[in-house]
Amino acid sequence: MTEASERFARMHAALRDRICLLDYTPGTRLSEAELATEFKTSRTPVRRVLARLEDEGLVQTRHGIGTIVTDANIRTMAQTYELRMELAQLAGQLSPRPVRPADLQRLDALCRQTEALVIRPDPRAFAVLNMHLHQFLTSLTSNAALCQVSDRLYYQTARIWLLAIPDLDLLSEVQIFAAEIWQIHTALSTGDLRAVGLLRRAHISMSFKRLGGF
Amino acid sequence: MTEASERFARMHAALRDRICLLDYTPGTRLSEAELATEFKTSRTPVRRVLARLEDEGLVQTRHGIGTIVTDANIRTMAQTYELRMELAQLAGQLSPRPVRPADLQRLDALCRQTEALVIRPDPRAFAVLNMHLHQFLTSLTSNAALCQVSDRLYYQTARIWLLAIPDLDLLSEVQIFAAEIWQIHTALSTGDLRAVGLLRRAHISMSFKRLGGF
DNA sequence: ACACCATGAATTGCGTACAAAATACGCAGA
DNA sequence: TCTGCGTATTTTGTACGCAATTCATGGTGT
Repeated sequence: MTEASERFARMHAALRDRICLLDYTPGTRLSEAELATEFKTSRTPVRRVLARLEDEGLVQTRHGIGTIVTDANIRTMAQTYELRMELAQLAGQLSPRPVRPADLQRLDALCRQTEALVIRPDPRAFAVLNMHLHQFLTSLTSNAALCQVSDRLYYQTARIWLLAIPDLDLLSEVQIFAAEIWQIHTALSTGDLRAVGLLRRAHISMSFKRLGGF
Repeated sequence: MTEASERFARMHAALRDRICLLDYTPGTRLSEAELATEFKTSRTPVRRVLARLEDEGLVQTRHGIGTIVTDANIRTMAQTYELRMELAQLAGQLSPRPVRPADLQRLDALCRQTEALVIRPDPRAFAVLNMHLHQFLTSLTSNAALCQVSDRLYYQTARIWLLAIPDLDLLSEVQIFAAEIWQIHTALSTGDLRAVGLLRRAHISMSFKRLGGF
C-alpha cells in the first residue's frame, strides 16, 4: 500500500462514514475546494474519492451544480435490502473460516458497548455500533468477493435506519439490537456460522419491516 | 446522461471489453498517454476510467510503473465463482419481471448465433456470445442491485474461460454451450424464471469444474 | 406588478506543467 | 566477467489555470 493509496483510503472512509452517520445529510452539497482544504491536498485526489463515492451510490455529481449526497429511503432500497438478506445468509454457508478466541473477545466487547447503550441510548453511537457489528461479521467469512459485495450494499443502506429513527422508539430499537447481538454471540460461541448467517438474515428482515418496507 | 458521462461510459465499456476478450492479455501495460490519444482527450478522463477498472479488479495501477492488466486464474477466482453461482440462482427467485415476447425473440437470436458458432467455432466470437447471454439474463431480473453485483462479478471472471481455451476442446465447449442455451430457452418459454436461474447455476458450476476449479 | 432576459458568481470538467517514483542502462571498479 | 552505483528515461500522481455549465439576481420592458 503506497502513500497515495493510503490517503485515498482514509479520505474515502472518512467521507463514507460522514454520509452514513448523517454528518452529511441527504441533499448536502460537498465542495471539492473545501474538502481539498480540509485534507490538505488539491482538488484532484478529492475528485477521485468523490467519483468512487458516486459509483457506490452515496453521492451524485453534476456539472456546474456540485456533488450532492444522495437520498436514501426504504422504498427505493427495498431490492438492496432483499439482496443483503440473502447475502447475509450466504455468508454463513460459503467458505466460513474457523472461529478463533479473538473473535469471541471482539464480539464480547461489542456486547458490552451495546449494554452501555441500553443505559444511555444515542442514535449516532448506535449507528456506529451497528457498523462495527457489520464489519465484524464480514470478517468472519473468508470469501473476499462476498465481503466486498456485502460491504458495498451495507453502506448503501446504512443511513436508512438513522434517517427513520425520529419515527421509531430509540430505546426499543436499542433493546432489540442488544437481544440480536446476544443471539449472535450464542451462535458464534458454538462455532455455528450457519446459524449466525440465518440470525443475521432474520434481523435484517425484521428491521426492514419495522422501517415500513413491508 | 450528460456528454461527459457518456464518453466515460463508452471508454469504460471499451476497455473492459478489450480486457475481457483478451485484446489486452494479463500483464499488458496500458499507457494513459496512448489511450488519451486514441480517445482524443487528455489523460484526466482516461485516469478516471482506469481508476474505476482498478476498483473492479481488472487492472492495477502503480506509481512510476504503469497500469497493468491483472491476471485471472481459476484458483484465485474460486470464491468469486462460488458467489456467482449463488447469485445466478437468486436472480430467478428475487423480484423476477414478466417475460415478454421480445425477450424470447432476443434469446432466439442468440440461439441461432450459437448454432452458427457450432459450424464454425471461434474462441473470441464464443466469448462475445457468452457475454451477450449474460447481459440478456441480467436483464431478466428487476432487482437493480442484483444486476449490478452480477455484472461486476461476471466481468471479473469472464476472461478465465478464454484464457483456458487452449487446454480445452473448443468444439466440445461450443456444443455444451449450445445445449445450455437451448435448455434456458425451453425454461424461459414456459416463463419459469426460477428454472432459468437453477440452470444457469448448474452451468456455471460445471464450467467451473471443467476449468479445473474442483 | 409581472415576466423575461442578461449578466455575474459559483461549481465541476478538462488540459497541461511539473513532482515523485520506479526501472533500464551504461559505466566504473574489483 | 561480474557487481554496484549513478543517471537518464518513462510513467503515474498532483497542482493549478481555464473552459463549460448552472443557478441566482437584478434590471428592463410591457
